[in-house]
Amino acid sequence: MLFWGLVGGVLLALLKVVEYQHFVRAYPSAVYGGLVAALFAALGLYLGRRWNRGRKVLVVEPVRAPRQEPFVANAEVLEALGITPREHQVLELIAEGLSNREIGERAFISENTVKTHSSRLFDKLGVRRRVQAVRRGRELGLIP
Amino acid sequence: MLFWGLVGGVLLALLKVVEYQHFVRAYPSAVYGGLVAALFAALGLYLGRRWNRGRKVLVVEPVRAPRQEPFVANAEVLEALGITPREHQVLELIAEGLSNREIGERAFISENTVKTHSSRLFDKLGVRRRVQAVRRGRELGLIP
DNA sequence: CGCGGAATCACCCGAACGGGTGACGCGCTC
DNA sequence: GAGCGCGTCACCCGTTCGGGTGATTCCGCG
Repeated sequence: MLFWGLVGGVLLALLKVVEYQHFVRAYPSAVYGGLVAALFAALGLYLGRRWNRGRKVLVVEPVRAPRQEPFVANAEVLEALGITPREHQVLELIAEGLSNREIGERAFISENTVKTHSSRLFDKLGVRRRVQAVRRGRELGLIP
Repeated sequence: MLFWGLVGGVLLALLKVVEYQHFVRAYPSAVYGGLVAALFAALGLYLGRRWNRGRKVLVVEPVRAPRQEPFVANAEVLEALGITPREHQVLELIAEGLSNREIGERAFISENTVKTHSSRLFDKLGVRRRVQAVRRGRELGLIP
């Protein structure tokens, strides 16, 4: 909501600029046009990327999760979702029931970093809570 | 978000109108500016989407493991630990990845009550966090 | 060389969670 | 009737989580 408010604000500001252009006609409108164009292009690019993220859809072939001992994570899904090794590790540790702090100690990184990883992980898994992440990870064969 | 987007849109439209009435006739360059901006925004959006399309596009249809027979909780363990029906139900809902609030809505009880149940549940399971509870409940055959 | 992705960390804020206490009603049992 | 287990709810308090922003380092790729 704040974001969209800002978007509105930016648009307004842009329009003001355009409007201003009329009074400062000394300069060629091309300059302003270019500026506006660049800004909008950047905005569009940014939004485009954002929108497409987490939108991935996966055709899952029956990846029967093998019940045997040597568990191996499903590399295809891992790659399809763009989950990095570190994120995967964090997922494993979350599944162990550890807190972020404990995960940090286990992986020799700060709690803040763990939070960053888990945040991105949740994003990629399309979940909002750790229990859901564990559940999803299991469904996708990312963790035993 | 939709709301604020609309707000932005309305403001934008308003300004456009005002601008049009006052200046556009005399200074048509604004029209061009807007056009250019829109065009570039569209271009940016297009590029942004395309940029991400290279990676596999797919959706996840979770691999439903063949759940043969309806799951039945291990009654012995349930009784041995003194877990009441309500607590068991809360455990199931926790395992679904629901928040306490959502569990309350689902079970028609207040969030506070859910907290009481989960607290006692954790106590009986000997855990301190919900992910651990899910894990333990699984090991003990209390949930699928 | 520059650029992007990965990994690292910090800070802020609000929401969710966990733990503890106290309380009330209901049904069962001694 | 008193005691007990169960379920219900409230309040407080401190911690943990989730989300967002911003910044830095390193590495590989063109």
